[in-house]
Amino acid sequence: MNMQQIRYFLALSEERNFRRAARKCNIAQPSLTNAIKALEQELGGPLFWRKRPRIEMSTLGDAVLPHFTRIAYELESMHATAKGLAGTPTFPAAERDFMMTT
Amino acid sequence: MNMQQIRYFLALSEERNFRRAARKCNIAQPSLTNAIKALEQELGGPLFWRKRPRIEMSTLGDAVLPHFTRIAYELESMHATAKGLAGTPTFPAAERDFMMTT
DNA sequence: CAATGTTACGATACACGTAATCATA
DNA sequence: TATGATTACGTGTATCGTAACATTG
Repeated sequence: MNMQQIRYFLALSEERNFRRAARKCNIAQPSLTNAIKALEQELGGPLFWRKRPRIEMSTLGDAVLPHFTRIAYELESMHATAKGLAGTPTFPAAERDFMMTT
Repeated sequence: MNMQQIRYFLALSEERNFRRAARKCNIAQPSLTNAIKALEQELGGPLFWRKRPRIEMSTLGDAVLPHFTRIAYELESMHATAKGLAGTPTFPAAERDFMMTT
């Protein structure tokens, strides 16, 4: 599983439409189909039911949604943290503590 | 970024040794080096300081560790959830709600 | 020199796009 | 028949392992 798949899943759960979700993620429609299919295979069941005109979440999809949401949040805040530290000299923790106590 | 990289990072932060961490992850040592290097590139700085005899966390490494820990936890509990639903007929949520209220 | 980390490099697998096909409202 | 999802397939990139090299205690 990769992080992109999580972004794709969340986009699809918001849009309920492969076309729009794919555009939102800046990928082609078939790529989204494949990514979601791989995710479903990994989790052992369908995440969405392909219905017209809108796609519906499956029970499994509903179950994993909050987990993916939290993971996405962690990733975002982590990147923000990393960005905040960019450029600063990141000494090893031990040395940093040493410097602070001196 | 992929989930493997997170597992690798956590293993390395526990072992503080590429050799042991790689064995723990069932990959070769050079693969771990490459994976960590890619992660460091993505986050914009070193996560570890390569010292003998033990590796030390950098400030950035310390900063992202709790995020990765929480992500790993989410993944684990999500897989447990998915496993619990495996085999059960996962109707679309709408239909399931319909069935429940009838 | 023994132990540990990094480069180099080739093979396999994966992600993505384009084009063609299928399904349904 | 128009819209939207899937399948087929080619291509570039990434991941991984083996082997050779570098470093340091």
